[in-house]
Amino acid sequence: MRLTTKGRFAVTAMIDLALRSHNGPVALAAISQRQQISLSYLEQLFGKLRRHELVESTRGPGGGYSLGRDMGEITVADIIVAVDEPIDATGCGGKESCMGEDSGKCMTHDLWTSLNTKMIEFLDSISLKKLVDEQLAKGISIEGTPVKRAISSQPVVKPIKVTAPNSVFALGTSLSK
Amino acid sequence: MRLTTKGRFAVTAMIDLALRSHNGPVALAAISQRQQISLSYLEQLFGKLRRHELVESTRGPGGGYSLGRDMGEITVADIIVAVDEPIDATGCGGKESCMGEDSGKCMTHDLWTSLNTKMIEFLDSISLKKLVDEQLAKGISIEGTPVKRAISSQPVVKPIKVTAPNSVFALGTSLSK
DNA sequence: GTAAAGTCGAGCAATTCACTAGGAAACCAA
DNA sequence: TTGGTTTCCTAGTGAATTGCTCGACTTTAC
Repeated sequence: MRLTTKGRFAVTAMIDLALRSHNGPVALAAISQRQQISLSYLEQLFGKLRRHELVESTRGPGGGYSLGRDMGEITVADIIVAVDEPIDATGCGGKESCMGEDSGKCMTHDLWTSLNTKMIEFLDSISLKKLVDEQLAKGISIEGTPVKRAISSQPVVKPIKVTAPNSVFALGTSLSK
Repeated sequence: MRLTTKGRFAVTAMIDLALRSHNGPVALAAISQRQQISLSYLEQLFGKLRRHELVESTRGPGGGYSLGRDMGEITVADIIVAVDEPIDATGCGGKESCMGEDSGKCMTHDLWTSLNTKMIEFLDSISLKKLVDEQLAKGISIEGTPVKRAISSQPVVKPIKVTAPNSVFALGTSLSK
């Protein structure tokens, strides 16, 4: 369980998706514009989210992504685990080089699995619905039907390029204490 | 607030330090051997820990590091924040490009500061003493006075080189779910 | 057919990770 | 004084990760 900007981007995008998934799929290009995340990066993240069945895709015009299940059933832990690709749960895997030495034992093994478990339990206790409700409570109005049936003559505003190293958000360097 | 292997190494080392800080400073070389973390890397981490006043250093023979304050007053959050160097708490800093646009507002700002706060509150609720007590409860015996007055004829066992990419611990790829 | 969307893969600059290397500086003991 | 032990500091390195660009492809609505 790592906690990096990657997971935060994913959670951010999922909230954006959940906020406007009430009528039809949401295109990544729209999320890209609103959240200032590059389209291709979103594609990669949503590829993983889709393979973990957190979202479903609809191709073709008017398509996009919709939630794979009820937003109350999707947790922050689900999203972070999905994009972080733990690759393999082994690591020290209970044997060799862990608890290999006599008296020392693998102190950190137990320690981190327990702390890890606590972290996951915590993030697993926060559902997407909870986060969305928080946003709505803060007065974020999703002005009128966002996905219009007619994809009218919007001039396709290109995502604003940001020169800052880490996107516009306080991710990666967020909150000192 | 990031959560990577770096912070885990630091917490691991701090626990090791706390476990044997009852009589005199603990040398990094000893921690390096016990926890299989490279000495120079430990030096860098403890440089940051010292600058954050979580540890105090004693130079010269018989020297080493000791806790900067009572282990009940040091939390996991303290340690992780110390080594992760948030550089600057600004980020989107409340202005420009955040909540710059009209209706959109910086959704993620509020979101991540609140989730961040929760994370920190959680990690701040776990003291070093708590982790140490957990280890002691698990029957880890710190066999006899580790820092002998006479630095006798111990053959200076070099830290075992590990070929695995990420040290022996399940860090970085730990626990899938 | 055309255009809107997702899908896939290669690649790339920048950063971070964990570490190596080499030296200072402080401190203690002989 | 002369070492030896330790912390301190800087620089660099290979590997991985981040966040992104670009290009080609498939699916689907109109």
